[in-house]
Amino acid sequence: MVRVREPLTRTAVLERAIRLIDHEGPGAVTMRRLAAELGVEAMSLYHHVKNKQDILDGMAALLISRMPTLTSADDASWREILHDVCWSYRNLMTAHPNVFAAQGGGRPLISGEDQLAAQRIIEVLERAGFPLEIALDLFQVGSSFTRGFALSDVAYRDSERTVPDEWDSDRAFDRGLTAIMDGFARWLD
Amino acid sequence: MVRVREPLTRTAVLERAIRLIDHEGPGAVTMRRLAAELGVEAMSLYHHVKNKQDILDGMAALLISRMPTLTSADDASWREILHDVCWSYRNLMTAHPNVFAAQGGGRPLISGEDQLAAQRIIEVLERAGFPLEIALDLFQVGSSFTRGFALSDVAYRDSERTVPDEWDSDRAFDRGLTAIMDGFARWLD
DNA sequence: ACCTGAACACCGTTCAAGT
DNA sequence: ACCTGAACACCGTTCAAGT
Repeated sequence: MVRVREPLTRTAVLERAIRLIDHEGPGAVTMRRLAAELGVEAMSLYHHVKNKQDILDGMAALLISRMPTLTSADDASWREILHDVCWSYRNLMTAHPNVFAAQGGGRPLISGEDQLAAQRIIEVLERAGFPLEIALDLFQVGSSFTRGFALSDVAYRDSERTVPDEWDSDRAFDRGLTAIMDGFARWLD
Repeated sequence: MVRVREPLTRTAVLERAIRLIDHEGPGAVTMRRLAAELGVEAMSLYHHVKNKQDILDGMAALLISRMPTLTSADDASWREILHDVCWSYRNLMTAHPNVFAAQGGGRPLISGEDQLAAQRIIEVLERAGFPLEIALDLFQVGSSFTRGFALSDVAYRDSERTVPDEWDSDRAFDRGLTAIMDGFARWLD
């Protein structure tokens, strides 16, 4: 008997789940449907994944773990770096809105894989002259703002609600980010 | 035959749902369980509520509609007003984390009941001297920041992840809000 | 080790029927 | 008008059995 297909892996399950939720929405991600998509029975998934919640959390974790950690130039300022990271994160969330909405925005930003990335950003801020306490606040503020903004953004896009003509999310996001950095700059030595 | 209990109302259903999700978590809010809680059969709920999603959305909408719109003094500055509104919203979200997590942070902030409140804040900002475009951006930034911050906050609280000692969410939130207001102040005439 | 069939204890929702 | 019983088409998950 030849093995007719590669054995499943956790990553393969999560990748398929992401593709499914992206294309068909949260309702399509059921154990049975996802398994069928992988050419397997529902119960097989439990060998690679703890349960359904694990899939929901795992999708976002996988995407975040694949985000390039430092796209900025080597000699980039803290402002450039923070700007780039927040925009990367925003773009990721708007590219996969259902993935991030699926866990209710409820997952800690720093968890496991991305903890290292967080640490690196905080170090950048400290090296730039921010006291540790302020650097932590700025990190927390920046990430919460970015996440909250992306979530609201998608919610408006999906709702039938008409929005003022002057409304422009990209512009508002950039102004918000700039305002935050301007505001925190006063803590620099 | 005496009527033994008041007929149900949409509000009563939503209030009970809020109490249920607050005390027993999202898993407890099923049509059958909620109905039992109200001394009724599951199918009766459909006379007062469109479906389950309607309940999920309705809980948050009800809480928001009951938020006092202007707690600030009459002669309060735009900074005081924005500060108070954002803190009220933050406090509401942390008081009912499951309600707001249940809809994935995915509901537009301005919808129906709260649209008036939003309009009032934007007017405050315009009267203070912000051009309309900037006032809209500031509103969007402030509300997204507040929502995102509360969501992250609850996520950390619920996770077992240990967080740096210097981490203080209330302090960070207030600094973030101050930074945003400082940053936007440059657009004043 | 990895996959499966059958089963369990649930879901949300529809519909025709009751009062 | 409001409530219900029975039913439909699903769920996530466990478990013992297969290879």
